[in-house]
Amino acid sequence: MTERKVEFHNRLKMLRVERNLSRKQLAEMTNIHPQTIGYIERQQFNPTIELALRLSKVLGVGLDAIFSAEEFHLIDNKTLSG
Amino acid sequence: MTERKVEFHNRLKMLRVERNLSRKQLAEMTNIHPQTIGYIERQQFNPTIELALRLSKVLGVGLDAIFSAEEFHLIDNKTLSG
DNA sequence: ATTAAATGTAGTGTATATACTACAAATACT
DNA sequence: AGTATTTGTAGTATATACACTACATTTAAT
Repeated sequence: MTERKVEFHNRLKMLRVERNLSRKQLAEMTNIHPQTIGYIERQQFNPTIELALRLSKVLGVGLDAIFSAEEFHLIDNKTLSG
Repeated sequence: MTERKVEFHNRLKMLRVERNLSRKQLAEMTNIHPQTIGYIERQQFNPTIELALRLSKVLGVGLDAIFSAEEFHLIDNKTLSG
């Protein structure tokens, strides 16, 4: 894969790690190739809605919890009460 | 464009019409080609997250309000109170 | 220290996302 | 009725989404 950068942000890695899933495991659950998941996590990839919906379903969160035009901020008290 | 069908749903047309926008206008606001918007509305297209985020921004709704794995149901009292 | 598991890098191949042009069909406006 | 606006259809061209293979590197477990 040639060098690429995407101009939006995602929380995929955080959501995956929080659920104690390896890429391989998440890949099997979603039928997405593990390398593809890796590219997304490294923000080198602009996935399609369909792929995103598969991730959303398995992770149990909405699309907007995974992808955002704005940068996700670190978790703090405000995050957890908001 | 060869015949294509996508296996998720979107509410783009409804959101656009509700805002009294033509495809051309929405196209200009988002920098998305009007034909591309047409393909999405006709569910013949699986757009990327980046495109989806541009739509989300100008329409003022989250990704999940536009795209869903499940079919969107018609608006009724329940919709409007929920 | 070895091994195993997880992740990163690189490259190939195919399908399709998206822009663009052009024209037809339908709707709305006078 | 005639014109303008909006939508649909069709076809071309380019970039990239995504799968897949293989190997290197890092991290975790014994």
